[in-house]
Amino acid sequence: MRANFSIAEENYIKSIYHLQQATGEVNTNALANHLNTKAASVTDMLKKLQAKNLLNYLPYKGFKLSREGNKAAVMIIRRHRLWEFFLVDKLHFNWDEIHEVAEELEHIRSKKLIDKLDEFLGYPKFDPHGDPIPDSNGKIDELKQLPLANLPVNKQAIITSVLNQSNELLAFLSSRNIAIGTVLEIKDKLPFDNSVEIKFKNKQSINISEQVAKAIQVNPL
Amino acid sequence: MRANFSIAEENYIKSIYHLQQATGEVNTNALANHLNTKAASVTDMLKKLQAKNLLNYLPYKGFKLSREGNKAAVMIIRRHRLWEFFLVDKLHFNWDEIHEVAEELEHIRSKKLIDKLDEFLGYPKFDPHGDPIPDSNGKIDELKQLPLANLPVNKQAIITSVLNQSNELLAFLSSRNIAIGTVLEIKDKLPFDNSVEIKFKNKQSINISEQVAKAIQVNPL
DNA sequence: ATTTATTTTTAGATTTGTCTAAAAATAAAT
DNA sequence: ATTTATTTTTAGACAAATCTAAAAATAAAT
Repeated sequence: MRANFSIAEENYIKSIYHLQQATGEVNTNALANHLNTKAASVTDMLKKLQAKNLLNYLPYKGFKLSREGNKAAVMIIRRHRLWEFFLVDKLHFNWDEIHEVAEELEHIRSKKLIDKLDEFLGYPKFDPHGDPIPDSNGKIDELKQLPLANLPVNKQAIITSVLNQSNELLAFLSSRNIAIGTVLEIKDKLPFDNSVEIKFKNKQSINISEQVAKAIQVNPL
Repeated sequence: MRANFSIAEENYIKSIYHLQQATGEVNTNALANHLNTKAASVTDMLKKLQAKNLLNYLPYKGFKLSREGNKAAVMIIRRHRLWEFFLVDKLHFNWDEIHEVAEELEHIRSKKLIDKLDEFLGYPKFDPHGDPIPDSNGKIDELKQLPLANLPVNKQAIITSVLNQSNELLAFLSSRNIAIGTVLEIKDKLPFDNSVEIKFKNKQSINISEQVAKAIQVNPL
C-alpha cells in the first residue's frame, strides 16, 4: 500500500519519533508542546494515526509508533536531512538557516526525487548537524557522537559536525581541509595544553587546540 | 507587506495567469476545468483573491489578475521553472517526469532558497521546456520561440527546447555539443534537402537535417 | 482513602477548501 | 421580445485540522 500522509500527519509522526528517541516516553502534553499546538488537537490526531495503523494507542494509557509508523518517520527524516545537506553543501546556506526550509521540503513525497537527490549528493551519511541520514531502505547508521577531544588515541573516527559555527573557526577548519566526513585519528594527546595531534588518512598530521577539539564532533568507526 | 499565500491560492493564481496568457480571456468554467474542480469552488476562491487585492473581480462580469496578482504569479512560475531546471540539469530527470514534482516544489516559499537555487544553477534563462524563467525581480525574457528550421539566415538565436525527446536525437545532439542554451545562427539553407548549415559562437559549423532543424526550438536574440 | 492536582479526552465551534443542488444573471435562438 | 440554454453565483453541507471550555480518568498528596 502506497504511503501518503498529510503534512500535519507527517509532522506528528516525526515529532513522536524524535520524542521517543530522546526520552523513551512521550505523552500528550509533551507532544502538544513540541508541535506548538494544544493537547485536544493531539488527541484527535492520535486517533487518526491509530486508525491508519501508524500508532499503538490506548486512550489515557499511552501511545507509541507502530512498526509501520516508525518506518514512515524514518523516511520523513531521510528527506529532511538530505535536503539539509543539499542546502548547506550545494546552496551554501549557513547551518542555522536550514531548518525551516527543510521543514517544508521534507513533505515533498516523491521517492524518485529523494533517491535521485541522494545520488546527486553522493550518498551522504550525515547531515550538517552530524545526524545520520537513513538510506533508501530506511537503515540508519546509529551514531554515538562525541567531541574529538574525548576520542581515544589511535581510534579512527569521522567528523559529523562542528558545534561552534563562528566564521573564524569554519575558515580555520577549511584551510586545514577539515570538513564533515573527514576521517582522522588521534595520535597523541599533549597533557600540558590538552591539544591533540591528529592524523588524516593521507598520513598528514597537524596539531589542534583543546577548544577546537571540543567543538569538533566525531563518530568512531 | 510579506506575500504569503496558501497552496490553493497559489494554484489559482498560477492557473489564471496561464489562461490569461494563452487565451486572453478566462472564465469561471474554464478555470474550474483547468484546476480540475467545480465552478462553485472557483467562485468562492475568486472572492477570496479579490479580498486580498490579487484580482479585479466583478460578479457575473469577469475577472483578471491585478498588478499585484500578476507579480505573485510570476514568482510562482519562477519557482516552478527553476525547480524544473534543477530536476533535469542536476538530478537527470526526463522532461516528462518533472511537472508533478515541480508542482509541489513551487509552493515552498523562501525567497532566499529560490535566489540561492538560481545562483547554483547559473541563472538559467529557460526551463527544460524552453519557457523563460523570470529573474528575481520578476522580469521575463519574452519568448518568441520558433523551430530552428524557420530561423532567418544570419540571425543569432538560443536553443530553448527540443520537441522530440527520443534518446537517439538527444544522443545525437549531445555528441555535437548542442544543448539548451547553445547560441547559434544559420549560415545557409540548402534547398535540395532543406538541411541547414549552422555555426556556433566558437566559429565551428555543422550541417543539420530538416527533421532535426524542425525539432529544435530557438529564441532569436 | 479521600481530597487535590495533573493529564487526557470529549463536546462543540471555527477556518479553509471543497462539494451538490438550486437560484440568478447573462447569452443565444427562435 | 420571449423562450431556451449556458454560465455564474448562492445556499447549505462536509472533511480536515485546529481551538476553547468542560468533563473524565489517572496520579499525587495528605
